[in-house]
Amino acid sequence: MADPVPLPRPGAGPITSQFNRRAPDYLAGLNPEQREAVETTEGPLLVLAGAGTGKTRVLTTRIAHILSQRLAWGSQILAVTFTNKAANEMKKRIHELVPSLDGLPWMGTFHSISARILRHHAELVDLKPSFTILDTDDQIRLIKQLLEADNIDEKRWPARQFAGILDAWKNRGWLPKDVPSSESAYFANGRGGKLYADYQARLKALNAADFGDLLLECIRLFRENPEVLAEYHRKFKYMLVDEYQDSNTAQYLWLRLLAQGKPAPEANICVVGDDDQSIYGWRGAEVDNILRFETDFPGARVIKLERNYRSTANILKAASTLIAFNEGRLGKTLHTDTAEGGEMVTVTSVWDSEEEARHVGEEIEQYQRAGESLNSMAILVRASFQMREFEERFITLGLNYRVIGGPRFYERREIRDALAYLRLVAQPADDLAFERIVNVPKRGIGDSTVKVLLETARHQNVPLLAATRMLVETEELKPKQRTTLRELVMQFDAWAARLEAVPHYEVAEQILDESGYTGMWQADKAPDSPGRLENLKELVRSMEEFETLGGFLEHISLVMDRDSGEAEDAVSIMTLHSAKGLEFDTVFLPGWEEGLFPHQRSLDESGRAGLEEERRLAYVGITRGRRRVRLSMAQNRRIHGLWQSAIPSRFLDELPPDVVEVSDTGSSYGGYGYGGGATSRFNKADPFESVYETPGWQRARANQASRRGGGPLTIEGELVARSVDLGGQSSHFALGERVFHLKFGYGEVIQIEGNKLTIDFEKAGTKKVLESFIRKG
DNA sequence: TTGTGTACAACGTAG
DNA sequence: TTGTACACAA
Repeated sequence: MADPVPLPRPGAGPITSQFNRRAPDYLAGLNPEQREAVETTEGPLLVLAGAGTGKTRVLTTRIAHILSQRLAWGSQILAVTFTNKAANEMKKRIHELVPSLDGLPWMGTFHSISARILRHHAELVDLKPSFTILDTDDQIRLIKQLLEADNIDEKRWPARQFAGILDAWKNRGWLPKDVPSSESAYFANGRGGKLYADYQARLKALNAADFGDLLLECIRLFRENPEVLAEYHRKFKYMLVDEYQDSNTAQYLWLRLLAQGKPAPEANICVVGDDDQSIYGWRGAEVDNILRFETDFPGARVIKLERNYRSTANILKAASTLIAFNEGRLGKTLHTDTAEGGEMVTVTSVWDSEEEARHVGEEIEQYQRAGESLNSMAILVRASFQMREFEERFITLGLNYRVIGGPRFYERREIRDALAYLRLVAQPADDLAFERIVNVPKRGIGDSTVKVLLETARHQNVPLLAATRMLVETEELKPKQRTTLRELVMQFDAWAARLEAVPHYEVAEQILDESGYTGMWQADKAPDSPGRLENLKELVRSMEEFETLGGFLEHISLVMDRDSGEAEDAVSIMTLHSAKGLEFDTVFLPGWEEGLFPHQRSLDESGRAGLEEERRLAYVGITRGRRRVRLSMAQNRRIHGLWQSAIPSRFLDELPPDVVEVSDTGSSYGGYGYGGGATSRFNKADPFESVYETPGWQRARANQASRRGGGPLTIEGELVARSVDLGGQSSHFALGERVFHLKFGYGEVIQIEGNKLTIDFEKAGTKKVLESFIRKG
């Protein structure tokens, strides 16, 4: 244990110098439980920490403590999180606490740390250190190719579905050989297992790994190479895991392997978690992992943090009352010392999502005028499609905003194209990248030419770029294509060579210019092409922050934030999932409607468990707010271009009335607002009965009805329309009839298709709407 | 080989 | 409403 110890440099900063005092100041602000969690450095430790109880603070202070007590170098500490957001937050806070670090702790997501480990030992898992990390998009394209090769009908067995199955298998830590035949039977009549094996073989050939592989291959590496594992056992003296309740089986195995350096009762592993914030069941998280911790590590200390320092009493009460509706909790109660309740939690009923965005925008401006910073406000949505409305509104208002997660920068077409060029230069075996760009910009290389390339590649067992190199020396291609491809290959050689001498970001710019890619967008007269060019510039600019092209590519595939202008004052827009671990003075939670939140698919797929997970998500959302929580629900929402009337979320009814203030924006019509019913404050319908109006139930009813031979249907939903489309004969309305619609007003029926009516509205113009929204005029 | 028109599914969440 | 896959014409 007599390791060399980082000595603080004299005068390196106020905090560092405090390390030398007997009762270090960094412990001063902690309550007894927090302090215990920080100071219990030896042996396994489980910290059950409710929302806002200073969990991140404990973790970061603990790291500072380990350093100041000279128990380890920075680089001997491993700190794992689940999201990039959380990892960044932790890095930032460590940096504030310990400005001068000797050796950075290994801080990051499971995936980024795994990637780092794998690059060191790539050969041992049949990869080269330059391997590409495939994202979901690449993954699906690869699966499509495999399905085609196996003559599996993609209509019947969608690639997307198999990607999901693969993911689930990998989350459970299964290699192809581990997949039981009962599971394999799930896809393509039992060919799932074989597909998995083929898929993995393709990945190796491409020198690529998908997200799941990062963990799985790491586990395989450790298992098959005890000496490598031992190396990491020696290296990592202290391990810390954030949000442990979100770990899935693969991550659990990964951690356990790394913790095996010492007998379990002595392992210096500290996990922090909160069963009430477990929101990743859908990607295989096992809450059991946290419950099992004391069994896995006998003699583990357990510390509960229950004192909340974040939110007002009212917010806390709203959150606690809501989460109490869940069964199967470990049971924690949050306390606050604040006597004052603070502002009420508000629920606003609005007409539709557009008005919702307008309303939120107005409030934000109002707070801004009162001197509050935009950085202190956030909009947390259930699903990323909700973001667009807010973005559009904020653009017209000129309100600064930043989107975290959601449709990501790197998912844009121009970025993916540019990255494909860069990937291919860095990694010539990247066939997916090759296929993406051979004909972008248009070079006259169509499907038939690509087919020849693919066949050659397969026969010669070489990557596409290499196959092309061979083919251009033969007569097999038409002269025109041959010349084009020869030039392209030469260009790639030149770029790769240039990388040795010229900084990579300069080469990148040259690649985009010389390939004609930039020119393609300059010539494009579409209104969004200037924006695309701007994005490309941004991409090249961001490369400057990295040492090498490889480093940049890894960052882009793992860390998907567009972290532009962190310093600027801006409202954050993000999903509830990515908001976990963050906090804001003011939090807006839009879209509290049945079907959206709780999300219908969650209920359909996982029933009660799904509902409880949604409720935990609601709990996470509310507890993000320090001073103000503003909920809203839209009475109408457009789904797939059709208007659907919405029912208030049952979660609204589960909030304690005494801390909640209800209002609307005055644009509702009678009968559709809140407050009209016996069982609900928000809707005339019983919240539990309301599930019978959800799409899933409608589908079930429609199927029943169509089996019985149809009949007049009055229920709404487009799926109903599809299954009982009687060619327009079943409508209750006639062409030319005068009708009324709640949103659009009066109009005349000009076309009937099943239960969809096209109506020429007097005020709103021509719209296609569902019959069920129409009254006789 | 490229461009256009039609049909049809998709809007669930992380890395 | 938007994006994508496929069929067919130029």
